[in-house]
Amino acid sequence: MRLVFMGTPEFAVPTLRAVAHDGHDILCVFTQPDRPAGRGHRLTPPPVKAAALELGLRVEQPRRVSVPDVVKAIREMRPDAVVVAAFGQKISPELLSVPKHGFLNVHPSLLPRYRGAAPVQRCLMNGDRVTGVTIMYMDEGWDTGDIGLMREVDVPDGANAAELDDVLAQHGAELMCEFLRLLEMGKAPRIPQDDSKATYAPKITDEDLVIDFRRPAESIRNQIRGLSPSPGASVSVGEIRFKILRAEAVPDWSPPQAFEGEVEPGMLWPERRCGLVLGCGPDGRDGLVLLEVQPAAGKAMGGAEFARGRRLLPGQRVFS
RNA sequence: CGCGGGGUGGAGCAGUCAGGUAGCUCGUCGGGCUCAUAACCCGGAGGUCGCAGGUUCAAAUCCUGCCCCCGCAA
Repeated sequence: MRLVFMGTPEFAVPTLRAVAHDGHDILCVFTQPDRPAGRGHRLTPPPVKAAALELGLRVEQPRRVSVPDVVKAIREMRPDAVVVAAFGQKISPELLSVPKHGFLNVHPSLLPRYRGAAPVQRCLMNGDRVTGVTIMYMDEGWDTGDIGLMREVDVPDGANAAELDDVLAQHGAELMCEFLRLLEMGKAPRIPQDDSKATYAPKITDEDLVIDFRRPAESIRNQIRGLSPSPGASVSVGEIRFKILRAEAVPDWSPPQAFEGEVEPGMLWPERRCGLVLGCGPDGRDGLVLLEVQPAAGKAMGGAEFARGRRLLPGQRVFS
């Protein structure tokens, strides 16, 4: 098929590669402009641009695709469909009507659940065991279009947001290719979403990064892995701020009996056996072992190493 | 020229301001204790202090230049 591709981050790359590999004619790849990013604010191209250039495809980076000039240009390409994966721009109704088969979007959730910007993170933060990817006919709403294909995916045990994003990107790529084949055969399904079952996954804000140590360890663990590795939930102990990258609840944990003083939520306990435990729950006696942390100035390391080097005392308070 | 932190035995850190003996927790190796141990006791090995210059009687420490790593922000 004659296709136009739109996408920006890492999540979109597998779909671009898969569609190209399937022999479709990719007329042009649209992606966000290079932006100042990273340390030193150097101009950085989005991942999709790098992949597209590697595939020898034409790349365009307009600030907005819905302006008349760009719409006209796309119309003249006469695409059968536009494949969209995490593009990050709104598509005007006029542009949506250009391709015969419309705009086809890969969304990393089982729609109508988790419409919005951060479905992968939210699903992990909520502790879901099953998620998936959806191929959707885009309309003017936010992830509200008719569903083409959907695939359930088990959430890998212990996966963080980046890892799950990766897994879903692969499934999304396969599903998009499958859908394009169905489309060519005229057998593509199209089912409206049940809006009454819709849930939303708003983008992550600073408030989402605050850990309430009074919550159960399992719930905090889900929060941490949904936010890991980026932006990451950080806490401070003394002058030191560090991210918690990976943690697991330890059901049979209790604070050392030798400790004199009141046990509260948010206390850190260096443990010989498992490294470093954060006391959570209403009484601070629910154990969350910090498997991997990263101090603000350093590399990621085990909780035990951190505790060793920083000379943590049993029962030291941390703050979110 | 966005803001900031850091590079010290295998790991994580202290020491740098006020230059003068290479320190701590852990690991590792050997020995001991023990029914036993990831516990405890004793002993050992292991470091050009990121690199290159400079100042000095003397530099991990002060000065200059360079390399590498990371957090924020975007």
